[in-house]
Amino acid sequence: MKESHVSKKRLQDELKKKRPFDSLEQEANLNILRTNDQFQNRFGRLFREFDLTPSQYNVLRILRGEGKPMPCQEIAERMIQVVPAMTGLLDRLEAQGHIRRERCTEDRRVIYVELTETAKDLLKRMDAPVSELHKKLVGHLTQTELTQLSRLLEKARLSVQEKDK
Amino acid sequence: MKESHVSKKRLQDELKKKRPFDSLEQEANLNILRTNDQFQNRFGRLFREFDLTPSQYNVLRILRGEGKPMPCQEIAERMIQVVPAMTGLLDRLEAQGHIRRERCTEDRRVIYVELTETAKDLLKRMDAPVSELHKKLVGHLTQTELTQLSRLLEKARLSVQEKDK
DNA sequence: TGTCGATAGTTCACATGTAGTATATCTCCC
DNA sequence: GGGAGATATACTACATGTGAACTATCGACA
Repeated sequence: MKESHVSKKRLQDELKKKRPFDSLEQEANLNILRTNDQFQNRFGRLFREFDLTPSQYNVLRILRGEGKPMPCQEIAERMIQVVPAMTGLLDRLEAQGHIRRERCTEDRRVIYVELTETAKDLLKRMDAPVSELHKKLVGHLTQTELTQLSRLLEKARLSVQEKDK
Repeated sequence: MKESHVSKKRLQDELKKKRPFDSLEQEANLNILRTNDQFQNRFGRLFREFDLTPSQYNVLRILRGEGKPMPCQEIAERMIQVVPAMTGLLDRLEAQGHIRRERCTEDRRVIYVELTETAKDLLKRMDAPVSELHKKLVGHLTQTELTQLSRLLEKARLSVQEKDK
């Protein structure tokens, strides 16, 4: 980007409203946090209309993406979350009839989780509203900006890549 | 299950995984979510070393930034969170001796929250490690990239700006 | 002055995320 | 084949978010 000092100026103007940040790094991190909070807030409300929590939707979405039964651990890894939390989460999804659990025959420690037809239908009904909300939240950014944003976030995540989870 | 259909679907999903998802908008949103999850995970561990949860640290940080007592509601607003959650949060901070609550004399509905000296000392001790982690997480991005990232996230948040909270 | 709507906090019920620990199984090595 | 350590889940305790409903107080208006 050639006009780096231009955006820097605009940035400082915005910052004046409160106290300046300690560093650009802190500012970026807080921006990520705040943006995420606001966006997840919105998605949470949408999911609730379908009687799902954000985590529950996330599990169903992952299972559909995989297209076949998955062990708990693998789901937990994709959610960047601790395994113990999966138990209660899956308990409720099972009680709601959205998933089935089946113990693996080769390795009896493993339990496979599978989507039910009910869940697939529900996901299909949610696709349009979810996609709409995605566009509503960041649709005012240009294609170039969206690509830049994703690229910057991907680069940011490199710092935690080879660490222990 | 019809194996041929299933594997074809999986293939398409795998292709999508490496490239844009359903849309650039969705990709950007998921990048925000994933980056935030990983980063907050790290900060959470750091805070825990000082016997604070992320939310607790956030409250203390906001109070220090303001520099004077604040009503619960205002703290909650800055945290983009629902007021009811503040009660228990403040209860624990008070029990730990980090804050004091005082009822406002003019408007007896309002309760002001104030930092104790203990909390100020704690925050001071945490400043260096926190700043270090900020740099560790996004320090590999250039100054220009950090500025770009913040600017893009600020622009992204415009979509929820004039909405109801 | 007295009631009504608005506002600040609280309380409650429930789902979640985290750490720590327990249990069942598997794998490997003797 | 039997036991040690590794692995996959489950269970428990606690802090947190969320919505709904409640209490105390304030402000305005009849």
